[in-house]
Amino acid sequence: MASTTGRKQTRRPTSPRRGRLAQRPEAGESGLQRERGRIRTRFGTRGQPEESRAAILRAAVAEFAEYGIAGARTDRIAQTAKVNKALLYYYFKDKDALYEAVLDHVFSGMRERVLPVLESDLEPREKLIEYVSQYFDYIAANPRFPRVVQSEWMRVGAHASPQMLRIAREYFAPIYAQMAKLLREGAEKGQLRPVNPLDLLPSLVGIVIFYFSTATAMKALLKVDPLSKERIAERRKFVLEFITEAVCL
Amino acid sequence: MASTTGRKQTRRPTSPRRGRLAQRPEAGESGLQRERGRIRTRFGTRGQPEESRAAILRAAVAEFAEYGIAGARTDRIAQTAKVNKALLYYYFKDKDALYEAVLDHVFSGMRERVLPVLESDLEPREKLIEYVSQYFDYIAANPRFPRVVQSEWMRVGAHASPQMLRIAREYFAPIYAQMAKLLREGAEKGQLRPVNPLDLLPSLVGIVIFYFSTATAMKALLKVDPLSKERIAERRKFVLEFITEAVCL
DNA sequence: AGAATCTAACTAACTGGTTAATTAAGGGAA
DNA sequence: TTCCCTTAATTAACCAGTTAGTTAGATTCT
Repeated sequence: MASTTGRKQTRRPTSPRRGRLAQRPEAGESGLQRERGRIRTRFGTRGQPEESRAAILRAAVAEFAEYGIAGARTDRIAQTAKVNKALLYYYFKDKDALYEAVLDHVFSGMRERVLPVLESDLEPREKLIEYVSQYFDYIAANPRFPRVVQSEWMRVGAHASPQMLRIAREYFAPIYAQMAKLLREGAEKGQLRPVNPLDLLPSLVGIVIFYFSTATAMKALLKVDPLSKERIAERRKFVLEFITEAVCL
Repeated sequence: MASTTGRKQTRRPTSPRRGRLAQRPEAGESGLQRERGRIRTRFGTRGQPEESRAAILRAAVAEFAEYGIAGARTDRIAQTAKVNKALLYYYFKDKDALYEAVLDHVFSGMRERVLPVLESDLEPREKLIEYVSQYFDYIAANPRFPRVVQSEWMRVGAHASPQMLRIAREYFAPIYAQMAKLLREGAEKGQLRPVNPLDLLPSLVGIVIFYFSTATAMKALLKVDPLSKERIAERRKFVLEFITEAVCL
């Protein structure tokens, strides 16, 4: 029995089927499918191409977040997105390309949210706090993303893939550079304790991300809901104070 | 083959075989195999059962750390451990059981290292620092473990598995309880800022673990070796100072 | 008609797990 | 000592089920 990877997917080997070429949708449907109250075009429609693509991407985010790259199943993604599996391969080259798209979605959202702060002309201390705030809020608003991020970090084994290098160059490098500058200036102005960005950055990311990437586990294990509005507000307050105390003078 | 079950009659269809009862190893081999210079017993030997089991477990730790649960391949584990794949199933029920064994290995080591500190009669502030030190040193000495830990945390999706509940009960619960007590006392004695263990614990774990679980990626991306002796010493200093500043009064 | 969108059914390759055969060693009997 | 039987340890070959990806078309819009 396949335990971790296994999933049931009966291929209907026995069920009686109509002749292959004689299939037609039941009369009265005419390519439309009633679903959850609203009518949705189904066959060969040009109506919702973007909608389909977006649905696939959304489903893929959820799937990759839940099961990781190796654990993600394309069949399940298609099912969640309510499209045929072949449509995944119509819009995306392969599973890896789909994963890349998910990464871009997740990381570009983060960068857009966070980079403007780092490029602003706030004072180092305020800038750092604002950076953490924005980062936290982005993650809190998309609590599935940390699992994708974490998976991606962990994917790299021994040597980096070209895709990972691209991600690093496009998303992490600019943030790292800005952060290094921020810390240098903050230390010079006496606003921040002098720290190595190579130490601070992974610590910030770790603090913010770990809580969310393990949230489902915490929810299952404790009585508390780690993603409730109040809990998240409390967590936010803690994180900001924690970091302020740790690095601000 | 005269298999009584009738399952497989097509065993070794091509290779010419000696008569069943007359088979003996070639003269001069006598069950030993020369391999990379040293002689290693190979066939049906009762000599190294523990050695074999240990080799499998060691290989499994590396494999699960590198590829995660779903990505881990039993064939590769067997190959790394230099044993036949069937031997995995001789010593462990299935892939999941092997993974459980890996988890126990990793978490029990951590608990043994860390719980005595929490149960000692150090003052709250010193106890906290000592806890973090021990935790850090354990992880630094086993830099593969964070990836296993992280994978395990992320494995839980939506609802906890019975195995996860066991892990939580056996390893996390006692640590959490001690930590909660420590923080309460520390706050009462005015040694520590009053914080929720539900916030502090995942932050500590996140800070310590994230750096190591992403180390391979960092190594591939930057010029620095994040696991060099000097870098780890620097990191250790940073982490301890960071946490001291953040929660100690 | 033709292009864009979409699907049922299929397949090649892989992967976890099983099986029957095989080997070395220990113990007892002759 | 020699022979045989039992058992633990180990393996090559195999299989059933799963999964990423493909194919040959169907549908609808312009």
